[in-house]
Amino acid sequence: MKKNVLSSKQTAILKFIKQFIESKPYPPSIRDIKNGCGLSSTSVVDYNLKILEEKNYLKRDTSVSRGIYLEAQKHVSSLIETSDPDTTINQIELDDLEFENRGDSRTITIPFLGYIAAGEPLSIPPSDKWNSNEFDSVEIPAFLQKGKNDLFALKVKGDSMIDALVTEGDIIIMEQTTQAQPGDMVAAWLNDNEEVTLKYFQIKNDKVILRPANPTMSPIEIPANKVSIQGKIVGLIRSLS
Amino acid sequence: MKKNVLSSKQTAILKFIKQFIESKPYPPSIRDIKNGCGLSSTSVVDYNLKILEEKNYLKRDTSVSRGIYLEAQKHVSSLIETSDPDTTINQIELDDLEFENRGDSRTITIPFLGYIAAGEPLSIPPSDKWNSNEFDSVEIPAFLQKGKNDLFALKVKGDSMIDALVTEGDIIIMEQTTQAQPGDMVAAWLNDNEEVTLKYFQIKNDKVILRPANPTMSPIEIPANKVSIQGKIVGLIRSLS
DNA sequence: CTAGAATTAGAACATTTGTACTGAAAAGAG
DNA sequence: CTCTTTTCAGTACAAATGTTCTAATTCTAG
Repeated sequence: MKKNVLSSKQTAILKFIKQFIESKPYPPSIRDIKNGCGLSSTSVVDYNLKILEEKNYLKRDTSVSRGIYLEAQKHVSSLIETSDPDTTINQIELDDLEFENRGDSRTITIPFLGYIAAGEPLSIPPSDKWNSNEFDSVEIPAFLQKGKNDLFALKVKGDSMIDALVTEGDIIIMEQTTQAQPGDMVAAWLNDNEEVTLKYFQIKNDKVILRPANPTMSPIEIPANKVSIQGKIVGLIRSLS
Repeated sequence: MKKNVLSSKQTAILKFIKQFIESKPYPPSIRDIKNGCGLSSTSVVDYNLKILEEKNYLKRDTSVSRGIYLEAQKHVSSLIETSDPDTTINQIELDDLEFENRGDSRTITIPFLGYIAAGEPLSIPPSDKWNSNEFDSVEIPAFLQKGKNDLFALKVKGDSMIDALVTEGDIIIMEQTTQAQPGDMVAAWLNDNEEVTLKYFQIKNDKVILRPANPTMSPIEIPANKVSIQGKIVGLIRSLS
């Protein structure tokens, strides 16, 4: 039986990683963590990193040096069940920050945070940094907002999401959230396939059903702990020509 | 004497680094850059990185793998924009520069003229009446316009255009025209089937080829006199949730 | 206490990654 | 053209970094 609580060493590692990433433009190496946390061996770091990865506190790109990063999302299963307070250490604090409505109420400006592609995990910076001018921004019609907060935009790379009626170059508008209601279209990370997919979200018993927008294609059914919700899709803008 | 302009290779490297950092949670390695920019040797990357560092386009932490980061994002993009226009940058699209319109981003208002459905012909009022109060209007991001005139919006009814990656409720932005260039996505009226369809337009001999946006579906080939072009699709807005 | 599990320590090893060196090719300058 | 400077290609090597292994140690349920 696996413990559901993190050891003090593991929380220390998580905190160190978070702090490191915030203060430097690259992630820490194993030995950075070893020294930063006063650990005795790289193998201890590796050992604990594997546990943290298993519990979805962070992800690692294998065969990429410094390929370590924090998941900005919570586990679906921990949301459906009662969420464990110990599992909130690396959660990103979400200020309820509103975007400025410059005069015209029919338009809002949201940050453009990067790209979404099949094989690559989404790495969404903490929302309290969205207003810094590191990021580009996109103007979108206000009717897409519908009272949502923490909206951001991503550009789609590749045709892997074509069964969601989404194609190369589309700009998708997402709401950052780890919770989804049945019927929402979500961006979901599939642990096994290691990919992001856009599907309609439903729950059946303790399983998650992901249904493509294209009704001619079949839904997939996955155990809740194999999926993590990255956000809700609230809209899409496509520029042809 | 050192040139004050960046070579095409150097702008490509800069652009790649920017894109890489935006899409991944760690900076690129020398070899990532080499492959991403189609360069032949790590030494070429190193050579150019040194120049870029010298000119203050980026910084490097020595003795740290992937210890590379851009000095100032704004600086970079503005210089890429003004660098040699005849230098083509391979492998990397510069089109995400279109998002760097912060400060002076705009929207435009276009008339909402009604619905588009498979079985019904489009009845578009003459454009000099669009500004009258009979019509609703929609605010759209200015970057969808791209110099087009006579834009209007229609709402999609039914799922008949799903092979164009368009579904019920989508708002499509069209330019009124009866002419189309090969490669345009058009709204075409098919005389025989008596329906409107959205397809990519091409010409082969005296026949018209209409190609679905979904690459897994087959194009159709029709004599030119059986088709009439109703307009070009310049964009699409989808509101989920 | 005791057996099994979890954790740690240390080291060796494998891979990734940065850097240096050579000579060749290309580009300019006169 | 010749000479110089810049840029490139290929390779080799060294440093940084990730991974694995074994045995010791600590922890924990019973």
